[in-house]
Order: sequence, then structure tokens, then C-alpha cells
Amino acid sequence: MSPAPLDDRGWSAVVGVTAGPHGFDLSVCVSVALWLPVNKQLLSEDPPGLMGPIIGMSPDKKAETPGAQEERAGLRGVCGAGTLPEAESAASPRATSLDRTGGAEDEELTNLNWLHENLLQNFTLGGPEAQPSASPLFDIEGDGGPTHALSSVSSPSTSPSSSSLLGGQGGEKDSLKAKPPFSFSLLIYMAIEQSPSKSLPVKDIYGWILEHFPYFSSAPTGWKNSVRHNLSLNKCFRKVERSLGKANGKGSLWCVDPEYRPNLIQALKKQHFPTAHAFCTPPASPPSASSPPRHLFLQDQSCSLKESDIDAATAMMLLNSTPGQRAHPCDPDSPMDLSRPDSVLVSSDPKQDHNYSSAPLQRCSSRSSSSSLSSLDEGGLVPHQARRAGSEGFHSDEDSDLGEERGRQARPGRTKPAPRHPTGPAGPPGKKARREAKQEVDEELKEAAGSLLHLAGIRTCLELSKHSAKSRKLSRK
DNA sequence: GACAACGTAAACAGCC
DNA sequence: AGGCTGTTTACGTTGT
Repeated sequence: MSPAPLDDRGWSAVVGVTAGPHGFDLSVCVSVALWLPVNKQLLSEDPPGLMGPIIGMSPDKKAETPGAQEERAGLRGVCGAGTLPEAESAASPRATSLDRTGGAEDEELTNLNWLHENLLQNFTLGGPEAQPSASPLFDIEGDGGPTHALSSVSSPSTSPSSSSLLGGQGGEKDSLKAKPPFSFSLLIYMAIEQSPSKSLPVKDIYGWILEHFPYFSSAPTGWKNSVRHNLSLNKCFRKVERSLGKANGKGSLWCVDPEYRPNLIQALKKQHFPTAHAFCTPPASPPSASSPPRHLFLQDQSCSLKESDIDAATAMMLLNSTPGQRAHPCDPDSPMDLSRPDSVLVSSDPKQDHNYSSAPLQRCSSRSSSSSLSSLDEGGLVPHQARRAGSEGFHSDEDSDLGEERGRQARPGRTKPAPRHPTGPAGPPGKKARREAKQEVDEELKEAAGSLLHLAGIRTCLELSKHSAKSRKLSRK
């Protein structure tokens, strides 16, 4: 099914991919820019019209006031301490240009100027200097303060700017209240990823969400329940005990299970891309003169990019967490250890998203259709370790302290191993020529993906795969 | 229609 | 006692 350019709430995403000078060379300009409503019509409507699915929420429910911000300040200190590694060392309190654009009014809902000026730097796949503490999505500020892209743009306290993130002028007041196009798990993921220590107490997660998605400030309190529900149920998130004797020790810290991060990344990717296509065809209301730079949109050349290219590019972007840059409380060894095959696997299987209980199996069942990276999977890169039989909750074979601690149980009906349909080189017998051609294509894809990874300084077992592919090639000769 | 993902609500227990 | 946190169950909606 082809995705609608915009969802029913008028949200869309901006995903920029600029092919480098060498075609597949996407070394730099892969940018993603969150989301924003571009449907002016929708935005100009009254809130109920804008809210879409959430209309159904009972309006009588008590609105939550965003009071978590001051709490957040207090909690920040907690995050980096205790059982968690000191990850904030790289914190570099700096005010991005976003801060300065707080009062800027966007003339157009589709004016992506703010995006260009404020966010792109943070989202580009530039060199290491570009992202001191890169996150799959954001330029995570070390101090987790309101200096990062999103918060500075959308902080309700600072702003009109939030409206710019949410769509700019005019109906911003309404758009502010628009439900973000992210699932709770993704919101949580983003919150956690943006924290200096890559872990947050629930309260901070609330705070982050409130800060960046003001919609929730006026939403019924049920969303908090949903957040907790997600944290508890979603295997992507792990609970990390606070250090003993810590003041404010109520509750635990939550972090993203590195093993499941690819799933979340994948989910994020999926959440962006369908709508991203909207930008292939210019929106109804064309960007103003101060449109974002060429590389912001797919348009032109980018439109001609194969989806696989885009996928690969996205993966590159999302994986823009150079090894060693971040410490992860849950997995100090490798926050996003790109040397681990499972860390780079981003499949296009919708079932692989992230949720609840089937993630590990889902990963195994990566169905690679068009994604270059997925072709890695085909290339035998599905990590053996990911193929855990009956993996429920956190696997017993990994850091048992946490795994046992949570004792997540199987959700009946939630754990159905998706059948894996390998589409690898094995083709119909007797069609030697076609088979070889297919293998050639596969190998080209692998090499292309490898180039991408190489450009990002990522070494994965793809190279091994390449080697083996070449070996196979040689052995065939 | 089945299924999965997701959202929401609610009950409950434990802790502070 | 009340609020917060965490877990669990249930159900509805939506998309595939």
C-alpha cells in the first residue's frame, strides 16, 4: 500500500537526502528533519479538526499541566550517577541557533527555513565534528538542556518557536496541540536518547515529552499511563536501578536496550519515510523564498533515488552514532556498536518495528525487499545472537541482572515469530544465468551499502560479507 | 477476517 | 494517606 503523503493530521516529515558527488556517496547530506505539519488547511482548522483521531479523547479529563520541567532540572543530576556510566562528559552546553529563533515567525507553514537553519546542522551526517554526541535523531546535547534542536524549537516555555516546529504561523496555536506522529515508544526512545546519560526516570520522560510535544500538556493524563505502559511492556526499554542512597530515588531510570535500538530506529525511519515522500512532490503551498536548501528535499535527483538508496541513506543517518561516542547505561560496551551486526541491521519489515515482545524474532525475520541495508541481511548478516529461541523479555543470556530484574513475561498473542522469507541468492534451480545476475546485483548492493558504511566510518561484518561474496565469486571462477 | 501494532483505561502493588 | 512508579490485563482502533 502506498503511503499517503500526509497523515490524517497533516503531519509530515522532512527527510532530506542528497546524493553526493559520487552518486551513491551520501557521505554528508543525509538529513532528517523531524516532522511538521504542512497541511495548511488542516492547521487553519479548529482544533477538533486538527486533532484527528484524538478527538475521541474525553475532553473532560483533567488537563495535565507541564510542571515537569523544574523537576527535570533536579533529576538531571541523577541520571548520570549511580549505576550509570558517566556519559555526560561530552556535554557541551551550547545554544544552537534554534534558541535564537525562538521568536521567529514563519511566514509559511511550509517554510522550512527554521529547519534549514536550525536543524539541519544537527542532523547531517557530517564529520565527527558535526555531531559531538550524535543521536539517531537529534543532536543530543550533553547537558540535555533546552539547547538541542527539538527542545529549543518547541519548548513551550520559550515559545512561539514551538509553533514553528509544528508548522509555523497562523494556526500554530492549534498545531501546538496536534498529536505528534510518533508512537509512545518512539517518544520515549527520543527522550532517552536525548538525555545525556541515555537514561531517564519516568518523570523526565514525561518532561521531555511535554517539552517537545506540547500537545500532551493539554492531553488527558492517560498518556502518562501509556508511557509507563510502554516502558514496562516494550522490550526496547530497560529499567536501570538508581544508585542506592540517591535522593529522589523514586522510580528507576529507563534506558534503551541497545539490542533493540535498531528496531526503534527502524520504527523511526518508517515513521518518517512514508510521509517524506510528500516532499518529492512539492506541497500545495510552496515553500517560501527562504526555502530550505536543496538537500533538504528529495525532489529532483532525490526523487529518482531508489527507495533502497533512501533506506540506506536513512540508515546511515540514523546510525550516525559513532562508536565510542556514547556510553550506554545498559550496555557500556557498545551503545551502538556498529561492529555488531545487529546494530546495523535496519530492515524494512514492518513487523520489525520495535514493539512489545517480538522484537528479537522480528529482527531475525527481517524481510528485505528493497532496502540496500536489508540486503545485508540477505547477505547473511542476521546476527546469530539475535536468533534466540523463545526470546521473551530480556534474554537470559544477556546481562542477567537486568534481565532477571524485570522478568517480563510473554504476552499471549504478541509473540508470533514472523516467518522468515529469505530472498537471498538462492534462486530457482537451473536458472544459472539469472541466478548469477541476481548474485551480481546482491553483491553490488552489498558493496554499495558497504561504501555507505565505509563513508561513515562504520565497519561491520558487511565487509566480511563482501569478503565472502568475493570469495564466492572467486570460487565460482 | 486474522493479525500486529498501537493507544487507552484501569486495577493493583510497592515505595516514598 | 496520597501520589508516584511499575506491572499487568483488557479492549478498541487502525493498518496490513
